[in-house]
Amino acid sequence: MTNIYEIAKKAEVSHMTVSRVFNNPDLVGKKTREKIISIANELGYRPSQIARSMRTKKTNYIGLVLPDILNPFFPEVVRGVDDYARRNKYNVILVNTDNDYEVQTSSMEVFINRGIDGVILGGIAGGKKDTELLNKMIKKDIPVVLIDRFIPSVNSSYVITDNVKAAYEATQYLVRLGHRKIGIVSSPQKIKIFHDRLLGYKKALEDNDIEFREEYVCEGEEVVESGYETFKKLLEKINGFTAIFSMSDFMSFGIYKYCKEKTISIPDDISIISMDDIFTSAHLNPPLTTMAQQKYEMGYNAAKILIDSIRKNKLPDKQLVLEAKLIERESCRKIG
Amino acid sequence: MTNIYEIAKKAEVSHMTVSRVFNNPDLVGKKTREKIISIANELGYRPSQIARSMRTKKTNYIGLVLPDILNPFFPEVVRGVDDYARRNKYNVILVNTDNDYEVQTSSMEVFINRGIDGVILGGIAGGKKDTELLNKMIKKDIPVVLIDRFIPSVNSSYVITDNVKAAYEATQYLVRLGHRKIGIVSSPQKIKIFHDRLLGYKKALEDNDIEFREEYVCEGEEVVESGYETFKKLLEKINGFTAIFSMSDFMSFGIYKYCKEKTISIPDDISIISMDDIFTSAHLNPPLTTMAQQKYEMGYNAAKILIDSIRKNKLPDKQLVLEAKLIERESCRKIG
DNA sequence: GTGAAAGCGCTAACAT
DNA sequence: ATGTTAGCGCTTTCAC
Repeated sequence: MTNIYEIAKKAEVSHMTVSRVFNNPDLVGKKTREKIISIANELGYRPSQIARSMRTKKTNYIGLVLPDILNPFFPEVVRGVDDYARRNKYNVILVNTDNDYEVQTSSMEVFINRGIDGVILGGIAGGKKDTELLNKMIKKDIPVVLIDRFIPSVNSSYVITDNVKAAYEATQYLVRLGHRKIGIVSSPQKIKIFHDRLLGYKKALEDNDIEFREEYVCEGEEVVESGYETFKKLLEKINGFTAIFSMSDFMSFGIYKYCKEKTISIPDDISIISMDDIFTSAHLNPPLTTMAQQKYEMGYNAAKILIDSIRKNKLPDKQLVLEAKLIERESCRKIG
Repeated sequence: MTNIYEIAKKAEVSHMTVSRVFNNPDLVGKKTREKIISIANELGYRPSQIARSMRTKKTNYIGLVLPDILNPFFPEVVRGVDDYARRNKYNVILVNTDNDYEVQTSSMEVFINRGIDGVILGGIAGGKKDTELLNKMIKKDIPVVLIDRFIPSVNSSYVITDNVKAAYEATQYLVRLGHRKIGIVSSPQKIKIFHDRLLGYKKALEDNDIEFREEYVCEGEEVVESGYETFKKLLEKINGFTAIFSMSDFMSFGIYKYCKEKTISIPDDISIISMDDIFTSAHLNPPLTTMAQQKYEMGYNAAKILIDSIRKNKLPDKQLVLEAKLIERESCRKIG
């Protein structure tokens, strides 16, 4: 590997002049500069980012920790993060935790050892350990931006969707279509954003003088199989729902599966609305009506906030709330 | 940031003894070792991976370059790569090229500057520029393992599916169901693996004494919209296909969309088989019959081959061919 | 506009 | 079992 000394020798200047050509070209005379550039090209010189990091304490790496890359929600987020990062000369270190808390924690350790400049953290659940981890990162002055989820008790930066509003609008939509008996296939309520979705649902019922009933809510995990099971349980408990608000498209896939098995027709027998608008929701039969989250923007803006804060050398504090948008397809029908 | 000198001072040993504790603990006396570890913990010491890389010329980073992270084929690959890498103390730098050749090339430059240990490269198309890029990497002694696709003229390491065989089996399956007029919705034939799929199809026809007809093949890009368009073109050209072999599930989604619009019933009017078995193919209506590729294994093994070769300090040369497996669902029916 | 010296934190190589 | 020396390739600082 050729280095600045080798070039310096050939160009008969000091290595510092070579260094300047690549960092502050204006400080070097035109002639010298051109000579050095020409020699550098000739020798195929490439500055060592490692040596640079060693001195500057900046690596131009950011970490991206995701709970489940198989959920089509996240690839779009990845795309947004990667696009912004690459255009700004940062690279993304991806870690998929598969919802394993151990992996999440140890990744942070690794990131610190690697001198990473900042972290985008998705899928934080909000338990005691999560809170501790987040506080620890803040205390160590490592910039963290949360995406998709956040922890109310920790004053961190995040990019999320307005979940209360999205759930409110989804429920309003169903009510407008004449539905009053609306079941909920819920993701874990201990996670704040899913709790917010329940809040939005409740508020919509209230505004329409419909009584909220605890037994209309059934809770599961945010995976396809659990959508199936949770929906099944809900139907076994209560009869005669005309509509369901599912908290994520991923779970709705399970609902569709169950309906197919039991020849329950969507939307003739039951209307379904959910949230996310992940890829292929449009390709279900019938195409799924859902509150689309701005996934690409979520990733893109998280990267922007993070990198801006790194450049300013201070912890990020921006909290961005994106709007969800109703995508009306064919899984809901008017009744009554 | 505390370093080995600080610890050495406190422990009244040389910095080398501290270094040894973290690299060759056996070479250090038990008592000294324990003392050093205790002080290190107390001070919250973490070895700087950057300084380490500076000396050893190893970063423990591998690059993963993918053409389209939105295609659900790739998240599974990512998961495989990430799992193997993490367990072996490597981290993955992800780049999504969106099929932009410029991004692919410049990523390699960045990787080289960053002193990355090796690269897993997906979605290489096989054109002149791709060939040059690959040869350049090999010449620079940077280990590269290709996944999903390969270039026959370059003697590189890769992990792919046996595409000839998979297409052969898919076609055989259709023939066994009584189909003889089988159309092809093809991905770009200039890419070797898709050409191989055509070869498999042809071979199956030949073995069953069915004449191959050029006009039964229609070519598009590997995205949903193109699946729609290509299928449409194919039907406009030729009438009366009883079955279609689609070269990827992604394109099949487009076929389903077209069929829905034109109320063509799958499998009553036409049978569809394809390749990949991406997530949600099982959730289409009817569930898609397809040749499942071993996506996780592809990623996992590519990472294994790459990291093995890095550790042995030689370029990877292993070429692994995985089998596809028929997943019989409901998009094909028996006729005649 | 250019250069000399020092040092980032670590490990390889060679001592003892 | 432990220590000494040198140096990885770069940038910061200060000097001219």
